Amino acid sequence: MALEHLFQGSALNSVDAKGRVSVPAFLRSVIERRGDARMITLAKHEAFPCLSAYDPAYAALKHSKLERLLEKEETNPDSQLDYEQRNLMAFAATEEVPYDSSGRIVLPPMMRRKGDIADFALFLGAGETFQIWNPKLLLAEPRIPDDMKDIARFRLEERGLKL
Amino acid sequence: MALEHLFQGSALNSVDAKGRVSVPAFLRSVIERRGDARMITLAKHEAFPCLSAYDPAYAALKHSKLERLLEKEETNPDSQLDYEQRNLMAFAATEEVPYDSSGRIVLPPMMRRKGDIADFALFLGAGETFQIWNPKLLLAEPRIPDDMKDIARFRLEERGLKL
DNA sequence: TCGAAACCCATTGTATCCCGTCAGATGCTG
DNA sequence: CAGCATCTGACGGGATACAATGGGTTTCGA
Repeated sequence: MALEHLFQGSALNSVDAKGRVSVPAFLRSVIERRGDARMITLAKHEAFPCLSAYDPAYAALKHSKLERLLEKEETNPDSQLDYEQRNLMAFAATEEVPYDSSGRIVLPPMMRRKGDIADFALFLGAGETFQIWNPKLLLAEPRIPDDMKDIARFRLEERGLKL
Repeated sequence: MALEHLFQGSALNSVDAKGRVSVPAFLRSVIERRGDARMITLAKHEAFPCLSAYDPAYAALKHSKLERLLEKEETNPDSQLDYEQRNLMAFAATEEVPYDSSGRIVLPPMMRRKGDIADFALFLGAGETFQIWNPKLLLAEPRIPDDMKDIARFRLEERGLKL
């Protein structure tokens, strides 16, 4: 099973005083092609100091994967605990936010903290999902390839920042 | 079989002197999308020291799951007893409470005791169901992932508690 | 008649909606 | 090809609705 439309591209948008950010139009168009909910689920990325974001269609896919995993190993008592933990992380540790007619979400304070997002948010398409970074953290992250950092630097210069 | 709308997100609400708690609006909206009853069923969680909560639609689903489990293992003599026990736990050991127009339930004293809920209730979305915790117990629970505890701590700080 | 529980109302802070502005891109026209 | 009009995306600010919570009052059963 795979999703037909994939997230790609990058953009740097500002976070205003109310914590609002415009989700780039090219990402929104993917969400709306996958389903018709104007919703985004936010979670802390598992590996990087950023946020992972996806649409309801991908969330449902992820959930059904978890369910099937459980049914397969139902007899194992350890797997029951494992399931409970994954389930909590997948649902309690995520937040679903709608975006308005102008395409903006408000970053929930908890997510803003988890992703360490300050006054600029760097959006990066990542196929099935996309990521939201504090650009400074991306530039400081050793596991991110230089080519990727160049893109971030370009987006910053475009805005007249960090020359 | 799966439910379309899933519970997700987290919130910390206060329990007042009368034992009333507001069920977070984002959880209520899921309940009301699944069916139109403004009701919540409460039960002791099977694995954790907290309460498990769900809507009437899920209760029906759970019942049919039990039925199917019984049919599958009908030949096993122990399974009949097993079924009776599970069935009792699923129905006798639960309480159904309505929430009022402002979205509040009164925690039944027995459930309040079972879940050890004091003056704050931490709501955690868990997909098909959600959980209600005494935040202190969650922080003390070794089987809960640290990332989850961070969220609990954030919710507490948000309220100016436990710094 | 008393106590508890359901119901009703009132307050506060916050988040949601709606408006207007501004800039870049596109495209049409002379 | 220059100049102008239009459109869409990003952003700021203010008005409004609603969620969360406290307190009071009526109702009903014990």
